[in-house]
Amino acid sequence: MGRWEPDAGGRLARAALELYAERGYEQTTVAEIAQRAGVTERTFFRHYADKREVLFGASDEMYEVLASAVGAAPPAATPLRALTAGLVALAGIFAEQHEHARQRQAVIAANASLRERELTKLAAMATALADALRRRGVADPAATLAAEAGIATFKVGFELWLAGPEEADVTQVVREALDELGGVFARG
Amino acid sequence: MGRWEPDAGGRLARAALELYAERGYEQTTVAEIAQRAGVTERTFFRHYADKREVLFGASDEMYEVLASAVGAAPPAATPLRALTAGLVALAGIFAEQHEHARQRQAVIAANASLRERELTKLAAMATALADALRRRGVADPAATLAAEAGIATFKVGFELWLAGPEEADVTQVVREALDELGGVFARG
DNA sequence: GCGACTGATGTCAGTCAGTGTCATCAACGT
DNA sequence: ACGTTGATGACACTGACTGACATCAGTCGC
Repeated sequence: MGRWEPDAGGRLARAALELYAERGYEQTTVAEIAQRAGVTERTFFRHYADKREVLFGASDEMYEVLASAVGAAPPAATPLRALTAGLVALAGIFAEQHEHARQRQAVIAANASLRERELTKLAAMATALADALRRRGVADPAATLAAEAGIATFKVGFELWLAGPEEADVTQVVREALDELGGVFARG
Repeated sequence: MGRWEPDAGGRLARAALELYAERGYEQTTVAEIAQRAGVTERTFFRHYADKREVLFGASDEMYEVLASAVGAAPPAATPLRALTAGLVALAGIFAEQHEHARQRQAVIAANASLRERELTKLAAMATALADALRRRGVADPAATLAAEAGIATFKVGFELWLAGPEEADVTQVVREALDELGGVFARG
């Protein structure tokens, strides 16, 4: 057994989400989060670069899921199909987590600087997606454009899913959003 | 004559860009910006909400140009054409400002929190664009999707323009980026 | 003219996010 | 035993940002 309770990072993340939801992001101090997690303020900053980052710990996993799904698409698949496979896999992470995702998103939506950080994470995902497409041989600027548009579409689809019933299939909602965007460009 | 030198906001904006370019965003304190502009630190925060915002003062004008150009497109124009008109008008703001835009973009690119703020501004532009499309009768989610994809495309086009020669036509580069994205979806 | 009012600024004290540095001490390997 | 490692605590410090109140040129009504 260690000298301290294990999983300080996890405890901090849970404490932060709770407090942000209870009293709001700005009304919560890092000292309070640390106290609820049973560590000092200094330890908070050893686990998370700043007060916002504590809500986005799972991002790295998401980049990997996205990139590997794009890479795993059949070699003959078109860029659009590979992109779709990636976004569907990404959406899969959230399946069965409708309620948790909704609470987290509500916290983020309630604060400008958290929304700002979320945009940064989405932009990083677009970069990861563009890289994965280039690895498949898609040239620029098509790769970058497709990635940016794809992530934007994911965002829209994800929000639709959150706003809808719990039974809805995230992956299906994302597929439909991509089809819809295809329609805008196909019909001119 | 007033009690103080006029245009404190403009002086602060110029001082900030200079200092951020000279020594970097993080190495510049608000007190230094205020001093160069001949005001106190408190006055800086009366003109700009935070240390980042001082670089983005022109954003409101951009939302208006974008929205009114979309609204001014012929009633019979397709959503894609109206969207294109809006983005081309937006790009027009930067014409003849290649060098200034490049310096500003270099400052932003050099710092994570400035990039973060820029993403927020782009997201606000996507919202303004989606609103303008809806006012033309474009339904959701197509309006939101087209707006998100359109702004993402603008971003890509704008960066291509900045990276290219000064003589290049911003509006033309943006048109080409939109065509390219159309190709991705048309060819599937 | 003159007093009330306005608006931009200065002054000052305070909170809190984030960082650098050194000390502590269980666990682990040798 | 003994040195090393790694996560944490303790503590001082900088700088972004806020709230409250004071100041005073210009303006307006009379």
